[in-house]
Amino acid sequence: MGRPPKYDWDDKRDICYKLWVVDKLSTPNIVKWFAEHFKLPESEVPSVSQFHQKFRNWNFPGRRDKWTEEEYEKLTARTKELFEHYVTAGDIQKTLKEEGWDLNDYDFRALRKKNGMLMRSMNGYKPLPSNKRPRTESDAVEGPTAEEEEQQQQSEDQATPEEDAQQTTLPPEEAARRAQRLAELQMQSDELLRTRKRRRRIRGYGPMPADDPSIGPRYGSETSLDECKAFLQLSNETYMELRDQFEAICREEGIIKMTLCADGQWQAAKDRL
DNA sequence: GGCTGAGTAATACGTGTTAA
DNA sequence: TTAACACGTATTACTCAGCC
Repeated sequence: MGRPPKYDWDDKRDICYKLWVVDKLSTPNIVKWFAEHFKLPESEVPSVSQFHQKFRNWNFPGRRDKWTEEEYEKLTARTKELFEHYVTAGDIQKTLKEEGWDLNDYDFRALRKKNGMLMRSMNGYKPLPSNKRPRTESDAVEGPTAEEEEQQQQSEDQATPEEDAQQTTLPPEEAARRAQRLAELQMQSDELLRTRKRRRRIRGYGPMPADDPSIGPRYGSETSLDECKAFLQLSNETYMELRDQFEAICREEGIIKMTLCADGQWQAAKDRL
């Protein structure tokens, strides 16, 4: 026999169900709601964790139980399928929504991160294994350069056993279909570069490899950070110092961002460096 | 057994960087 | 200039040890 309950929960189940499950209020907001509704100070209302405990006792669904394990596997498989067909992230998300998955931005991002379906990563752009990389016509004629061969070797070294297994078990017609799709993407990409309608790629992006490093930017404003540092003869350390200095100047001048500056204010800040 | 508060994990949102 | 992307941080959800 423990101490008697401090709160009378018996007639609160339905209203809690409505607030938590139907209205999807957060627990702090439910505490607030109870305080306002019963005209009590919040200190007189059960704590946030007490509400959580009650919800669990009442078998209310948790906010994290969005899908069953089986559903999640299905969703993952479908996302992988689209990703492997080089569908862009936005189109994958759109397709999944159209197929009825209740997928918000966070869910989508977490799913892709968990399953290694990101176009970019902290360690830079993941180079594509050469056998997945689209080849241009000139590649086909000239063959790989020494640098490309080295990249190819590195890429092969980095391929996971799962990737290798998947690659070798892909049905020939599926492999051909993907190769064709990649070739189309590469042709479009080459054409856009040739007509200066797209920037050069300084790193691989998704299935597309980086462009030839000897290609310069289209416009001055497209110079990469590394190129700027080299031009200004800045080491990473001096570059970071310079950034800190400029941040301090901007703070002093009350500058939030370049586009919100008064006429000449941005230039004046730069001149102080 | 009921309750609290601390700690951890999951989620949401804002921001900087880069490519289109 | 805009959109896509990844990351950092704040907020929220949840668990659990320990006290009453």
